[in-house]
This record gives sequence, C-alpha cells and structure tokens, in this order.
Amino acid sequence: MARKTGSHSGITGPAVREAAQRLFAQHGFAAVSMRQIAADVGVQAGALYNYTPDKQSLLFDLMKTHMDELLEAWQAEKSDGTPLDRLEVFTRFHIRFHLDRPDAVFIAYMELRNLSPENFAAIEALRKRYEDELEQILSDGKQAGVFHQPDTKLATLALIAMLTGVTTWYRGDGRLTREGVADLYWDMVRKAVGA
Amino acid sequence: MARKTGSHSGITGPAVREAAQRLFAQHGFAAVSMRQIAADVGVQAGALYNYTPDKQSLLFDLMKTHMDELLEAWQAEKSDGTPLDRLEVFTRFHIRFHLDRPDAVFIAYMELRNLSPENFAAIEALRKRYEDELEQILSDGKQAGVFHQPDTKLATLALIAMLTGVTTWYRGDGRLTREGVADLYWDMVRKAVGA
DNA sequence: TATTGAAGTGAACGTATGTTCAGATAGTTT
DNA sequence: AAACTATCTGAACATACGTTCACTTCAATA
Repeated sequence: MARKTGSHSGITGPAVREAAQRLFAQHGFAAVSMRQIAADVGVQAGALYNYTPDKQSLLFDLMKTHMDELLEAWQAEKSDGTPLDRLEVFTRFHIRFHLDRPDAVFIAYMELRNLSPENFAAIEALRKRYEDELEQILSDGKQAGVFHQPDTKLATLALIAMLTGVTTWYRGDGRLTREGVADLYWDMVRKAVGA
Repeated sequence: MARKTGSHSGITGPAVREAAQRLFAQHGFAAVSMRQIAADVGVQAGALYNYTPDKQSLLFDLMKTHMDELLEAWQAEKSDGTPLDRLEVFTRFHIRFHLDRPDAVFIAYMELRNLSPENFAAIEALRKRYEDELEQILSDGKQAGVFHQPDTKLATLALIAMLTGVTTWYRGDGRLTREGVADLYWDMVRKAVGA
C-alpha cells in the first residue's frame, strides 16, 4: 500500500505493482527477486518496502485486485435477459476481460501455490463467486428447458476452462480479431450446452 | 540419467524423478531446492548429481518424458473409425491419461517458462504434434459434413483447454467417477462441434 | 581375502535471496 | 531560513541456493 503522496521525484505504488505483475507473469513469482522488480522501476530494493510490507503481500495484492476487478466488472455488465442472452453476455465479457489482462490472468491461475493458506482461501472464495455467476445462468437455462447440460457444475468448470484458455494462444497480431474470437467461442459455448 | 546398476543400498533414478515431479507440482520448480528433493528421497544434495547433470535437466526430463508418453499412448490408442468415433476415443483418452498423471500435467503446463529456449522449443513441438492429432480429426469431420465448427484451429485449442481443465478440479473421492466425468465431457465435446 | 568402483557424505565454493535500517536527499510547510 | 517529513540509498544481516569434490562406505567381483 502506497504512502499518502509523493513528495519528491519518486516512484508510485501502481508502478511497483505493474512491474511486479509483468515480471511475475514472465518468469514466475518465485523466480523474480525484489531486486529485479526494483531495477525495473529504477530504484534500489529497499525502496520497495515503502509500498509493500513484503513480497508475499505484493503477490496477494495483485491477485486480489484482479479478482475484485473481475467481479466488479461483471456486476456492471450482467443483464437480466433470457438465460441464452445472459450466457452470451457472460461469454463475450469473459473473453474480452481476460484478453485485456493476460499478465494478471496468468498470475491468478499459476501462482495460487505461492499464497499463504489464508490468502489462498481468500482468492479461492472470489473465484468461486465468479464461477457461481456462470453456474446460475446454466442452472436457470436448464430449468427453462433451453439448456440441456446433464451436469451443471461440471459444465460450469468446463466452459470456464475453455474460455480462459484463450489467453494462452491469442496474439493481437494473429489472423483473428478479438470480436472474431468471441464470436467463435460463443458458437461453441452455445452448442456445448445444447442451445 | 541413472548409472548402470546400484551396487549398494542406493536410491534410483526413477525415485529421484518421482520426488522431483511431486515437489515441482506442489510448490513450483523455482520454489523447490535440490536439498528438498534430496531430503525427500533420503539422501544428501550432492548425491542427486549422480542422476541428473543439473536442476534444469531434471525439469526438462520430466516434461519430455511426459510428452513422449502422451504421444506414444495416443498412437497405441487411436483408431480408424468415423470422425465421430475418433473424436470420442480422443476425448476419453485425453481425460483418462490426464487424470492418471496430475503432477506431470501440472508441470507440463505451468513450468514452460523455466525451460531454456532450446528445451522450450522441443516441448512445444511435441505439444503441437498432439494438438495436430485432434485438429486432424476435427478437420476430417468437417470435410465429411458431420462436424460444423466454423474455425477448426480455434476449436482444437478450445477443446483441449476444456478437457485438460479436468485436472484442476477432479478428485477421486468426489461424487463423479472417472468414467462419469469422461461421459459428461464427451457429451459437451460432441455438442460443441455440432455433432 | 583383496581389490574394485559406483554411491553417498559433508563440507565448502561463490552467489543470491528477502528484509532491515542508519543516514543522505530534497520537496513542503512554517 | 529553518524545521519537517516522506523517500530513497547503500550497506549489512542471516540464510539459502546450485553445484563441486575429496573422501568414506560397502556390495560385488576376482
């Protein structure tokens, strides 16, 4: 957490978090040293401790912020239409949000092991809340007779894995636009639940 | 690589690889020390260097062996039926193979960043060969008019991500059997490609 | 029984780690 | 101009790392 206000030249809390996010995503949490992060923001290692109590908190802050933003963005985007409409909105939202934050997504999925037990539980709870949003849509759609997945919980996990996978291969300079990718995933999601 | 034959009490090459696999999967490659691996097999750190030239080679051996086994097992399992039959065989094979090796799968997907460039290229080539197996099935099925995915390459990546995701949540003591899980994934895969 | 040689020990190597802190630096306030 | 205070440096702390190696151990061989 940053101090009140920078008084001289100075780096910023966000700058530290951005550098950490980039480096953690590129090399992994355990493989990145505080000195590397410091060098990236142009400062000595000791100065980082004005912005974070320790390295572990830096990781947790990144993951917590990411999950909070995910849930908040979804609350702002979700709508009240038919299950089919809601599923399409969810699919396109998920693709867009994740393509916008490849580093944060990578960290959120890969560095869970490096969290302390309490921190891990906190992140898992947020992840579950997000999964529940999709599960509710699938559940409503099945009740309405428009979706036909035999197991709603498994379908939830399978679809999220499929959608999140986009971050592992999509490159902005490839043959597909972001909208094109979303269209194609939506086609598969809709069919997968039998709608 | 292990020496010819143990002459006294002795650990074994496989024992070292198994300990490394378990620990790498649990805590991550960079977070596990050679001393931890040594302690796990009941030996001092220096003794490990009778079985591997260095830590990096230990990781590469694990990933290479995993990918070789994956491709070899698939070659033994794949059949010559209709595209729909072949897709079902692939789906059930993938689920079964991956559920049998959660640690190896975890490492193969999470530790790519810790490989040297040459080692990375080698693993990526093997992964691509596996993806091509599924892509060929999807391509044949589309040509035959039985599958209807608009983009075969994306469908390949999406389906593999969906199927591989099973390792992140499946626990043997849960409510679903391995066969039940395979049935449910097969239902989604079939529908997702419009068959 | 004497010899061999692979397997393992335990200490050492140089280097790197996360974190702390006294002191220097320099805007801001009085 | 003086006092204040947030910021950053640079050195130091204890600990850990991957790797090497002279030496011991001990089953198998001759």
